[in-house]
Amino acid sequence: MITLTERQRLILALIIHTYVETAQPVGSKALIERYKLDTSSATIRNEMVELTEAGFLRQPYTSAGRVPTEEGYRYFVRQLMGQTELPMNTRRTITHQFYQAGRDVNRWMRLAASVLAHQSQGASLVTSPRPESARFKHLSLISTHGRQVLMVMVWSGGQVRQQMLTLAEPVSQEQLSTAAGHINLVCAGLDADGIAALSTQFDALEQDMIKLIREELERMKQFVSGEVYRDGLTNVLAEPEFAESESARKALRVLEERSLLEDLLSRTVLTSGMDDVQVLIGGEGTWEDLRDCSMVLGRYGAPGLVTGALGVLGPTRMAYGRTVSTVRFVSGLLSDLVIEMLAEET
Amino acid sequence: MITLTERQRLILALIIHTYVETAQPVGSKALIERYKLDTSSATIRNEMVELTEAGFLRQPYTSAGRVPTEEGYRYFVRQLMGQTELPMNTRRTITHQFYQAGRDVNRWMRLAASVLAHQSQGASLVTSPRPESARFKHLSLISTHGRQVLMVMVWSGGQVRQQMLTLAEPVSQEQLSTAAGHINLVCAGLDADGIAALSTQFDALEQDMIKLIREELERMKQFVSGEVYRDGLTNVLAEPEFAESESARKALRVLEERSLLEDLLSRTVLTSGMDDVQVLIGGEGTWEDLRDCSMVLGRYGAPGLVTGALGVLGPTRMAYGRTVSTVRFVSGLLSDLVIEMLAEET
DNA sequence: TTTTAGCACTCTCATGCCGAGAGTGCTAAA
DNA sequence: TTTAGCACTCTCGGCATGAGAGTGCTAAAA
Repeated sequence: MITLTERQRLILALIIHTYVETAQPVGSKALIERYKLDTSSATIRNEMVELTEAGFLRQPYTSAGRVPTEEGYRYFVRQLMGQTELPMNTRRTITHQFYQAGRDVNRWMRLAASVLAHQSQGASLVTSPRPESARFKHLSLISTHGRQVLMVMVWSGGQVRQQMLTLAEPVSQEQLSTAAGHINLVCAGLDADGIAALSTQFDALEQDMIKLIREELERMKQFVSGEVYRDGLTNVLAEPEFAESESARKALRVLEERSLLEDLLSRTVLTSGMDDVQVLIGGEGTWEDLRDCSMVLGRYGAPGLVTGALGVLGPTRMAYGRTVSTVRFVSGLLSDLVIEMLAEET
Repeated sequence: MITLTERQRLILALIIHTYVETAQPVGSKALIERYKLDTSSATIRNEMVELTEAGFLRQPYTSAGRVPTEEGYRYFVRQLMGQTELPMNTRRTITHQFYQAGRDVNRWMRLAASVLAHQSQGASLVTSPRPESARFKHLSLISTHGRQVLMVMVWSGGQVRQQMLTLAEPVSQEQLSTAAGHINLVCAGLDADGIAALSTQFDALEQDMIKLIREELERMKQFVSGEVYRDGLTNVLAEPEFAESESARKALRVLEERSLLEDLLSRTVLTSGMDDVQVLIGGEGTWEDLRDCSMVLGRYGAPGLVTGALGVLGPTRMAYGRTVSTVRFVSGLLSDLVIEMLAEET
């Protein structure tokens, strides 16, 4: 790792700051004028040469201004950016909105996506909380018509899943309620293995339910099980680097196509801790479609119980400080809400 | 209304057909070559002049080929297009997919959005079915912790809504079940007014529930109450007319922003019958942001019970025949599914 | 040794010009 | 009514040109 002088670090930071705002290559003269530096442009130029040799800057063409490279952004994010926080009143407003949404997980997700998109001026995504070790909580069986039964399952993470099923023969609501009561009594708080261990205790009717419950459990184990909430997709179209839609299209497709998204999230977010926010710059050599994009990804939830992922997609030329602090703040907030909800339900 | 000769109608149709494929202004010579017409280019030119005067064609600039105007597309859609159907095997494949999705309304919506986007190569949207006259069906009350209660409501359209509430004082699961049982007995099959008329029959605890049930009813009355499912947003970015992202951005924002969408749907879809598909060309003078776009909108569901809307957004230069038949087919399919589901539940 | 002033050089971008090509409208003949 | 012929118009790509911004280098100053 090349070590930079203090002044070089400052210049790199200023160039990135300027470039993020203007989207134009930054020249030496423009830089001293903009920040009232008391060195000459020639000095800046000399430093720029070194930063270019170090791989942090590049020139779009000979004798144009400098543009940060991906490596430059990485250095910035790791070493220069520092920890910022959203302004107090912004934080308060957001928090307020969440608490006003009540206990509607659905609405939390939408709100989170909206806040992320709005604050970061990028495209956002939020996955609904997924139980890491789903435990069964409650079952309701509602007879609808003849052999049709509506099954409503409640899981420890607060998820409610419903399913229709057709029984072999008609069963009264009475019988259904008894069966549900029995299952609730025996299975409450158990996970997949626990339920499997008990399978002998049930009669034929109940076995049907148990089978469905276990199927549902399987389904919830997959990563992007629930919905993926998105917002602000059109924000990235506003960025000048996406003016010719081809690269924008590639990037947005990643968010749109489930399989791509799943790959992305499972390879990055899942391997990280709860409190650190990951910054993927320019696809990190792995995702060709994200060449001109960066993503800021985070995780939220209660570790070991329920977790979800959230993140922002924007151009490489992104206000990383603001975006990282937004993602961190929202993920913290969602974690608090989810944990609070879990605590109430224990 | 100007009446066109048969040959003029043919030429208009061919020009539209060609332009939809190539996205290039269509010249007289190119036209006879492409379709092996046995008239000379001069004749075609004469007809083109008339079509231009009638307002159905225009020239991007003097002595370029012709391009259909919005009026031209409208004439085409109304008078020339005719009714086409999707090929049999496509229909079968789609139907099969839907029936394989079981009774999961959520999955239907996602699938519908995906099919629409894929078949029409445009951006699609589908709103979940909304009860036109919501009738209460079933209530489950599940005690979670102390005064926290999870309320699960089932409505006549098959919608399941859950909500957390905090009671003034702790209540046992026993009591909750009794209350739910009572409410279920009395309110089953009633709509908002019916429930309101009964309000004296309930005790204090039950009153709380009733209040929430009625609030939920209110919420469901709003148009886009549930989720809006989208797909294929990146498809429209692939069209050449949206190469410079500004107009694409405007168009996609309409789909992204709830309020705009709501306006659009309530002004058009709601006023139409169940089986006809509406075609909005170039914003119809009302939606400035949709200047270069067309939308094909439809409605599905059981009239008077539950209905939803669905549609496709694409460039004005869109394959209307294919898109209209896709929208019509999917809306019919969803209607069948929804009606089937309702029948089972009666 | 570091910084700065000066200067020649390079490259983009906007502009204007030019010719090829596609397509038209018009006229007169079939 | 249709068609052949022809002059005309307009776009588009290529090319040259000049202004402007910014660089790298060198030599002097601090």
